[in-house]
Amino acid sequence: MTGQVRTVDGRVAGRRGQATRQKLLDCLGEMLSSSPYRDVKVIDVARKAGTSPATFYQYFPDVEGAVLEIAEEMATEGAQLTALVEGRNWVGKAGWAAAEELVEGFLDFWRRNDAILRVVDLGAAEGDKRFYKIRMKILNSVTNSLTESVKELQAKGKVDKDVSPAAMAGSLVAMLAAVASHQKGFQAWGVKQAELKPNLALLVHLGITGKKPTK
Amino acid sequence: MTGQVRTVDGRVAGRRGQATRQKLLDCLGEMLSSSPYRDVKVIDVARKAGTSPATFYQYFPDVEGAVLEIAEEMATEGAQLTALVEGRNWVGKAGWAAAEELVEGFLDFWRRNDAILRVVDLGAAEGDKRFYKIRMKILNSVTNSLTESVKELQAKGKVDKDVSPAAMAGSLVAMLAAVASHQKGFQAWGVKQAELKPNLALLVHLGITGKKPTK
DNA sequence: ACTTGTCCTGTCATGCCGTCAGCTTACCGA
DNA sequence: TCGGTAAGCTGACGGCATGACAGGACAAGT
Repeated sequence: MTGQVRTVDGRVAGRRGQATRQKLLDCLGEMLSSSPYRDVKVIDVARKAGTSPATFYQYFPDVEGAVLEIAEEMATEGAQLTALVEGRNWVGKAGWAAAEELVEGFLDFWRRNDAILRVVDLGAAEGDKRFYKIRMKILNSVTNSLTESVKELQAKGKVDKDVSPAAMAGSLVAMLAAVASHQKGFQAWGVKQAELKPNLALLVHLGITGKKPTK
Repeated sequence: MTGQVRTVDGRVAGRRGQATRQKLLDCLGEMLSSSPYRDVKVIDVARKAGTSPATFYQYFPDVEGAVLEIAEEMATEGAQLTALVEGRNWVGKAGWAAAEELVEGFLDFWRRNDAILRVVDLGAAEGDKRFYKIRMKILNSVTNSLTESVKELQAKGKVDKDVSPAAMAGSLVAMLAAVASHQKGFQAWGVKQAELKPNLALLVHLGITGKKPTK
């Protein structure tokens, strides 16, 4: 798909090179989960990977470039999130189940990738198009599916005409992403996971169908 | 309240010192809105303020320390957001107006302070308690007020018993904050501000009262 | 063993960080 | 008016990360 992996100076990377490259990415990923992005230094990543800073610069232009790589990989994996919405029935009990599973799956994905997602979020918020694109790639799949769902319900007259499907879907997805990235915050606050999820599901259901769920 | 302003080495700052200090804070604030947090260097801030790096370190332990200062100030100002919720009536047309004004005020505050809020968000997400506390301070005022509103409605039997007021309020506020910090993103996406706000207001209304608004 | 192309590292110039000693400036009491 | 004292500022320095390069190590094929 991506063709050959290349070094910064244009050579094609062989088996050994790719292994080193991957190791650097892995170590960077670990470092991001244990220390603030701002404080991640090339020299630390290199040391952790048992190599030298110069090697790092052979494969990546800078730390940001490497982060983008990791993020891209995650985004590809994250496209599966569509499955949480596509082909779902939002009426009756099935609707409530759909909402619950969407929340569950989304929070889980976020928890698994929180370190990278944080950095992506910051980059996107700061206006960096590359990060923004990646964020889109992840959220788009879910948002587009949700948008479609709302449109369908609207066509059937089950949702008010003055609801903008895209804005509604986008807001709900943004909410899920926000809550997901502050999960620990909610906990420390006294809101338990167990209460949080049903509430999010309720909001999702209300937003999409405009009605209270039948459980 | 905070007593005297002190330099890092313990001296009390006089009029001139405080002016310099403030100038450094102002310049830092500007730089944060024009370039990524990661790239803000002490030397640039100092140059911009017409002083030397050493002076910066006289007033702040590091860049983060100075950012915390700015954020603290903003948080104090942000406590006014409570006014958007407190003493509001969530029934009938008044309820819709309350939701609209909450959304409006919230987005506006976020837009005015987006550069700092981005950094605060990142710090909080990375687990830094000092940033987390500041974020709380801003969101808490709104969240607590909203929580109370939900509790009241619940007491009157107008909201389902199985809704957790805190979780609901927290989720809604998180949504508002998330959408606010990606306002530009929504725009670039094809969702206009004009559609976004009513939808957010609708979600807020639905979440708090459990019912569609009467406009 | 020799060649070829990949892979890694020692080294170096550059630039920012964070600290200190010491100079300048403002204020105040005699 | 004149020191004295504390506040305010900066030049300079060791230390470290960055990013570039050239050359050595290594694997694979001949």
